[in-house]
Amino acid sequence: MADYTTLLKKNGLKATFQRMNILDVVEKNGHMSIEAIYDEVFKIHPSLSLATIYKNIILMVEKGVVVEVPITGLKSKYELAKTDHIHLVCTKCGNVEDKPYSSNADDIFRNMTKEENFTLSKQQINLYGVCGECQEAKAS
Amino acid sequence: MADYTTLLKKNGLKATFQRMNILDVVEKNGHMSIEAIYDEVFKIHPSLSLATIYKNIILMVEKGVVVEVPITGLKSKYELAKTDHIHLVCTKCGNVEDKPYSSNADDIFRNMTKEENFTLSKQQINLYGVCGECQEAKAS
DNA sequence: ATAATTGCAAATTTTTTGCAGGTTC
DNA sequence: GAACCTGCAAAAAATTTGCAATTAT
Repeated sequence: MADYTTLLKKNGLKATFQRMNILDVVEKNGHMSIEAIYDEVFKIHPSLSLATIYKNIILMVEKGVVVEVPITGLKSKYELAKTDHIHLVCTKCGNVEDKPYSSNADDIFRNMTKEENFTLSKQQINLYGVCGECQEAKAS
Repeated sequence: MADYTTLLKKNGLKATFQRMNILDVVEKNGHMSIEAIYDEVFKIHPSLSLATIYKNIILMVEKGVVVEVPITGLKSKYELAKTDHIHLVCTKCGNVEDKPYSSNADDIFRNMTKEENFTLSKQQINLYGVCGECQEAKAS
């Protein structure tokens, strides 16, 4: 388990049991909706309320500890903040997989926005399709 | 005004006054939230209900006439379906601008997903930052 | 004529809020 | 001990649904 205490304090947030659990669950599961976080955290800490999840996710997104990943046709998912990367979103099972960001593509977007006089701060790339597992499932 | 009658019929939908108005407003304004569509259509056709906007947007997204554009921190916006392109999202004013898709970037993503055995169907690229206009506004 | 669509109102779901009691630093 | 957080329950906002009347083909 990563050092969430430091991470939270560095961002001006108190290191509560609730926040630690949220971060832990999100880190372990990758990309989670609010509901999914609640269901998962509930197993460990049944008294943790849904309102607390909402409050904390909103707060931690503001502070940049957590990132919202909005996805076509689904509720937004949340992940721990890390360097930009690409999301492969399976339209069958809804799973989201991370892929490292090609520096090549990065250059293209930086140049494009520079020409536009647009101050680029964050890139979000979602590629939608059917993942390998779902293709096999269909074939069988 | 484009030929929405044909567009709708081609997709198995009746060409109602309501749908024509929704499409017209979305085409003219570019990227709109459900609420924004409602407010705009209301001016022309005050009896058109919010429920009808919901039903039709959902239906037209299913049929591929309209596309959902989910955006971090905002409600989803909707646009007419067209070839893939990039969205420059201004985090100050919330405006979304379209940029043509670089075939160069397209190649990178196609190759990446091919290696993954991922059947790519749709690409969604949002670049977040501050647009030229908002930078000038801040400077003054 | 038929099947699809609309608008309304009600139901449901999702998200936000206020505040008393508890916790972290 | 001060400021911050939590959990509850209630409120507000967003979305969906059922159905009778209307409209497109």
